[in-house]
Amino acid sequence: MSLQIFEQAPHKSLREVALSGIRQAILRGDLKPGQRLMEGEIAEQMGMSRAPVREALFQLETEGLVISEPHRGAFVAELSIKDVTEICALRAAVESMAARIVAEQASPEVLAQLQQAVADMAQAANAGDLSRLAALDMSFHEMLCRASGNSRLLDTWLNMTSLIRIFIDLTNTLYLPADEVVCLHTEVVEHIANGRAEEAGQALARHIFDVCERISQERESDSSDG
Amino acid sequence: MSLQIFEQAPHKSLREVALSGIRQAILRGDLKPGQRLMEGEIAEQMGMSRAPVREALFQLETEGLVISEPHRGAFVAELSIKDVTEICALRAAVESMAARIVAEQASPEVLAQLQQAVADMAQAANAGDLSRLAALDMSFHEMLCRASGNSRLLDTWLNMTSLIRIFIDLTNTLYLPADEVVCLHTEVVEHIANGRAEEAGQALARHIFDVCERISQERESDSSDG
DNA sequence: CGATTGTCGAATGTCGACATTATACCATCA
DNA sequence: TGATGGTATAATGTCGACATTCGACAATCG
Repeated sequence: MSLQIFEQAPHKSLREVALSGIRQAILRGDLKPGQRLMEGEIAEQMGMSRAPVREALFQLETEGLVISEPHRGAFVAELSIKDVTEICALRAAVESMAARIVAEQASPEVLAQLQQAVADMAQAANAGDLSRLAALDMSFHEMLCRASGNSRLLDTWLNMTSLIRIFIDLTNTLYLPADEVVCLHTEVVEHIANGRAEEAGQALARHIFDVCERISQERESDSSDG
Repeated sequence: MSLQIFEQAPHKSLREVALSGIRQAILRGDLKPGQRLMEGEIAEQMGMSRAPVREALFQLETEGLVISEPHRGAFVAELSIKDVTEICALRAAVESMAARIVAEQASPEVLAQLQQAVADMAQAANAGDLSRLAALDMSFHEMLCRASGNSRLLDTWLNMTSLIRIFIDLTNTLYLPADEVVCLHTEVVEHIANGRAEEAGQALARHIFDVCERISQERESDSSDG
């Protein structure tokens, strides 16, 4: 078995280029929810034909980032409060399962990683660096899903997260009671470390539903303002 | 508000035709795991050009039914035991959440539906009609996910289910202890009826993990035979 | 003046053709 | 004879063009 010596240039196909390009533009907020995505325009801006762009758009539609109507075109998905709530419920289900799995088969290295992540979060919370706290929070949850060893679970989580990432990035105020956030994660890690699978899953689910609640309230106050 | 008088012909696009056609062919077992899917061939058989077929194949790849390699083409996904286990864990997570939601907000109509479904299962079990029992089992779980009112949860469930439907359809022997299967579902419904959300979710998860175990064993004995 | 209808432009849906690349086969050579 | 390299073929990747359909605007009629 030979190690990979010469890293082969991936030679990304134009479809992949369009796919990641459009996806990043949506997640970065460069393309805003509800905005129309015209194949010809995107193709011209990316210096390619319409075919790869079409294929990428359909793939993004399956991922849920794009909504397309027949003969009308594609639009960046607009998530209603109901959508966010639904996705959060799914996220809670998936992450709870991840927590249960990790609690039942936690290796010392993984545990150390999780504890380190929480320690980093505490530091960011003390420093008042809310955007860093948000990033570390995301990283903690992703770490948990990755530690489950279930690659499909991780993929599902990543997909769902990208759907609501727009809201979370835009609402750093979600993390106002920073100490409380740290405390919740500490609790989850302790449950995992002690093999209390059920408690770990439930604590995590409560945390996610709490975040969901805040997002919903944020959205409602936004819509009443605008 | 006018009622719909002239039922509009849906005018399915060729991409949708190819999508559902290929998907059904895979689920029906007409296209077997590992089999190569050549765009030109499919396009010719369906009487269309390659473009809609390509778009459908990419969408099916996102759904997980198809694997495609660059410049090599598309193949019907081959699920390993690990894949089935991972998907079952996800299914358990999603259905547990559905059970919790339904237990917390169960309407009498939904409860009656679920109880009726279990009664039908008991009847099929007594009659020894295993394929009908399998179908009713699927229908029960889908009903539960639908009753959660979370459309994205339902979509996720349907997608994951289609991935492992091949195995379940081909292995009616999964339902050998028919009485036990009926008993498990009865237990779940009782938990839901009494608002015991946690217990309902856990019972359901145990059931799914049990089915997963049987599928894995079936697969292992198959591969050792072949 | 308002509503309906006809028309036009633009974007999507579909197609056939060309370019690129992987695979299988065959010729060549040690 | 076995390994190596080239070539042919067939599939995918990409493109430009045409067909179809939706939306907007203008013209017509009450």
